[in-house]
Amino acid sequence: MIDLGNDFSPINTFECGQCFRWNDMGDGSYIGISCGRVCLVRDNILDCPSEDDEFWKAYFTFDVDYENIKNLLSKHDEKLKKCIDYGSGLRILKQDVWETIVSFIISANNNIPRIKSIIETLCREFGSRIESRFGAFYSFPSAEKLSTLTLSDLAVLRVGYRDKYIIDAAQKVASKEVDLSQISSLSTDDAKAMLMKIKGVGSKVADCVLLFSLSRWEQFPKDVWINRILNDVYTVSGSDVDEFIQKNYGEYAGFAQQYMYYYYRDNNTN
DNA sequence: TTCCAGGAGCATC
DNA sequence: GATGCTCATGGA
Repeated sequence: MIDLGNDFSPINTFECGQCFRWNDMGDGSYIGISCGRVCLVRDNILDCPSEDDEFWKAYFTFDVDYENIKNLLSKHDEKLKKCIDYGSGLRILKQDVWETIVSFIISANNNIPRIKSIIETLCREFGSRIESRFGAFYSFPSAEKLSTLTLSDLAVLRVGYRDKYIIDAAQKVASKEVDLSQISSLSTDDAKAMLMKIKGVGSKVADCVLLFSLSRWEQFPKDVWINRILNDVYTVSGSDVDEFIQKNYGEYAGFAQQYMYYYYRDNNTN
């Protein structure tokens, strides 16, 4: 059992589009799985086997001073303050790198319900069965496992043209051409370049991996929503965008991005 | 039927 | 480096 504290919101954390394997049990509590570990989050209490305490504390980024970040970001930006108030209690998770790579390859030109559905099928078909006191679940399949599969094996996922990207990612990670055991020690630029050696990983997907699994908080993934927000709400576009982000949000741009994305996805940009 | 979804690869300039 | 086209799938 872990107390996640007052500045934590399960719905804002799990429904903001950064993760795909947390499911609402119907009463606002969530069950999730990561790295073969299952836990239940009800209100601010995380229920897990005691030996997993340290794992989940790292996963939920307990060491981050959210109050400070929220104050810094909202100080000079009233529009962003509104987003931060709406998404208060949102935490940017530190997820498994491999799982995040594959999840965001699948996310390309796709919608969140279908992304979740495809990932669940991927785990059920190719992951390992895990028995927990909350029931049976399936782990996310390893790169080694997926590297042995063919395109026809993946047909069951109905993942479309992204099937070949999943295979490419699995083969490059399993062969250590993309060495995930080293990636956290690389500079952000070098890590991004390594991730983009994988087919299906472009700039946006790489930024998501850097932000959601490697705690590179200056990253600001730009998807169709964010581009729309920057254009409609902040009237910046094209080559001005990167300078705007760096100047206004700096080392915490990723948090600003998440608060914006979450708010305007739920409330239109008007 | 057409449009859209947390984009990326590729050709072309 | 920018631009335009195409890529599976399924829900609205």
